[in-house]
Amino acid sequence: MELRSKQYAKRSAILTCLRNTHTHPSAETLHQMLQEEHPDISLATVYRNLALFKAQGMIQSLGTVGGIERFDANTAPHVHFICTSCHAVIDLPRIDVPQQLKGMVEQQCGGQVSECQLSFTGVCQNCCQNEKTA
Amino acid sequence: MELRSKQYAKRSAILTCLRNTHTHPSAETLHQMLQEEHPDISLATVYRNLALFKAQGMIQSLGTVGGIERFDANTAPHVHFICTSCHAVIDLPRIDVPQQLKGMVEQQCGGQVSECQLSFTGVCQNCCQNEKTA
DNA sequence: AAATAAATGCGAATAATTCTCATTTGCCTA
DNA sequence: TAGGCAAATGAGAATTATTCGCATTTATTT
Repeated sequence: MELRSKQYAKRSAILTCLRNTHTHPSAETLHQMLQEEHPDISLATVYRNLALFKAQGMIQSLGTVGGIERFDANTAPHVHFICTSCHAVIDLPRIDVPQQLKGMVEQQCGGQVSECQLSFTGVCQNCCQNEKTA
Repeated sequence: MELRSKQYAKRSAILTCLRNTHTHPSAETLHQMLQEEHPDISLATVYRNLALFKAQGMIQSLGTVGGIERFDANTAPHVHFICTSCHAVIDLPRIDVPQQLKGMVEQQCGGQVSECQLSFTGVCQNCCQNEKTA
């Protein structure tokens, strides 16, 4: 996939936008983020291209948070913190994902392991403070 | 919540059914599993009670697999393997969840951590074999 | 410039989940 | 034991994130 071609102008704008954020947006949020510079990109195109990127391993899905799928352009293994209150997703780059367990898992379940996700859920700093104030 | 009361006959049937399986069913699957012995429990009631159990910490949600939420009556920390092909969810009881990282995460993100999920995705043994045959 | 193929926009379709509200059920008290 | 009360349920409508169909646009190639 040659994203530099003019044919893929919108496609590459979507990927670039996802790469330039650390908020792990949903398709709809990403669409809103693109509005200013690319108001002519439709929501369906965002969905379609995210599905494409995911299928090609260019991005990863974090699964759903509050019923909405979230995406991450960083495909390197890393840990996430998910706030159950405001649904923010935060990277925890200093904590390692236990990759070495992969082999052990394959032995135990007899299948082929491709990915490993480690995530913590709780209430983020902002929401903790807001709770106190309220 | 006193589930032994006659008032909670259906509620407790739902919880018992979830406790008696290791398949991490969805609401709909659970509803189907209940059909034989409790054909008078509606799907809405299954959804309602699962939400209730979850809010009370009696069960946990594994998030969505293939766009459908899956539930687990085992609230003790344990690891899951998720098959991307058949959407089976398998327990990996012999692998530890890195609980001790909780404190480190709270330090790093400044919030309050309540849960920690570790899951592996890939293709399970059955689906691996079927791929070869096909 | 025409032909071809891919990408997109729009709006309809899909489907998991939630909601509404009338009804039922069990519990408690007079 | 009857009646009132609160909780739980059933049925189907409503909601909403996501996908799909198809006509149109766009880019590339010959």
